[in-house]
Amino acid sequence: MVARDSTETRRRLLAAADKLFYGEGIRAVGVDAVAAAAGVTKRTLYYHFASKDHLIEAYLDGRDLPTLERYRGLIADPAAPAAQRIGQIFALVENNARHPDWRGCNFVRAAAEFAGSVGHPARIGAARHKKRFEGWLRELLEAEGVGDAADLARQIMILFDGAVTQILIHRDTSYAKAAGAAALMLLRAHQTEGVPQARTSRRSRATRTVRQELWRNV
Amino acid sequence: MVARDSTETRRRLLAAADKLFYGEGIRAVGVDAVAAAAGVTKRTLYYHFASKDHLIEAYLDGRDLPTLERYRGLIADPAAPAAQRIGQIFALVENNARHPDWRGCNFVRAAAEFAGSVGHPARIGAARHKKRFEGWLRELLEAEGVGDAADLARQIMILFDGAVTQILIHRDTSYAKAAGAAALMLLRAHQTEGVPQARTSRRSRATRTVRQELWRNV
DNA sequence: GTCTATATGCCGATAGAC
DNA sequence: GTCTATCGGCATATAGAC
Repeated sequence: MVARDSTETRRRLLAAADKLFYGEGIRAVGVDAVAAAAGVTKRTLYYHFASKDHLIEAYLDGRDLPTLERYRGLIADPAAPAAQRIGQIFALVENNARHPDWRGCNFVRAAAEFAGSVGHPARIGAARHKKRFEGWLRELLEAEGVGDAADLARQIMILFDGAVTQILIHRDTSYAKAAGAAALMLLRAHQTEGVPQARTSRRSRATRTVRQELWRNV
Repeated sequence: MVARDSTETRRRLLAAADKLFYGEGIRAVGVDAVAAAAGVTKRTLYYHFASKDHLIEAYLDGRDLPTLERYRGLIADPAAPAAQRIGQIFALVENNARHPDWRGCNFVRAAAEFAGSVGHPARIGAARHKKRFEGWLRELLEAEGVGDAADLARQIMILFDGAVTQILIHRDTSYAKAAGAAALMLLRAHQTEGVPQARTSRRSRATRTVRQELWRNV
């Protein structure tokens, strides 16, 4: 009853921030530009977000689960083997990176921009997302009965962000293939060592956010 | 005859830029701060560098070879096997990252900050350095007679930047161990497939720059 | 070569009207 | 809830003296 189309305005502000922050960098974009892109004035932006840092926080938070869900939902067949799932993760990276507007991983870039600001919301948001992503990888591998699932998940996480970084730097998507091949070699090595267990599977949850450019993240 | 202590002033400006850009980010630091840290006025900075972009370019260029030489010079014994060399690369990453002022890789962070600016000197400098680093890895592996040296070098490069990124995000140096272990597993896999060749070795060149904080890069 | 002083504009953030 | 108008500060870059 208190808000007219307040949530809609806020949504538009977030969408504008998302587009501009990802496209040009967080520090490179002023609050003026975000407000203008959302079709409101700066004062309205500051009504919805207490500061630019709060806007940054909301921007990264809005990307966290949708990005995860994008990868969670990769495989329609819940019985697909781990090797296939891992392969498709890196195939998705490669496809995303082919989009002309792709600019790497917003979490990594945010953490890089604010590397010098301890406790900054951008660093907290980035760390939370990456931890979630690594945790999802670990669960996936555990469900497949891979031995040392935590170790392998961490190594795949490293390959993942490493590939994204190299692709961004060289604008060469073939790094995704190299990383995917490495991940499969590591998976094979771990599977030889590990003890096979009963397999379980999980269902993905639907994302709670509005339409997003799904190619965008990593 | 034309310059009094011009080269010294320029050196101080570069040293100040290096410290500030790495510590707080390139866009986060203004030319005022760089000039002040170097003990000169802005006008003097603009006498030595045509623009901030030129200063950024010189900053990254000044880190390129010294960083490479730091890794080149890792192993005193030229007869050390590849596994030992690879292991020490990631051990160096871990040690560097333990320094309280460590902030990840300046090339990756520069590329991340200017991901939206096509053709920016920061992106060019980052790409050149990473290509050189990957090339050095390839030469190192070729000299050891590793089969598919180019492929493995690329995978180790991915693990390298991936680990640095994760360490920066989580402030957890153990990612270097995970990456090092993965690199050794991949090396072993490649060595089983590859055909052993006669070994050659190379000597490192001395760096041409002044004293630098060697822990700083990656 | 380095200085003082300044041009010009955008930065994040706020006051107060409606 | 959104507006107009504005604050003080800092951004990159430059003019001209010495």
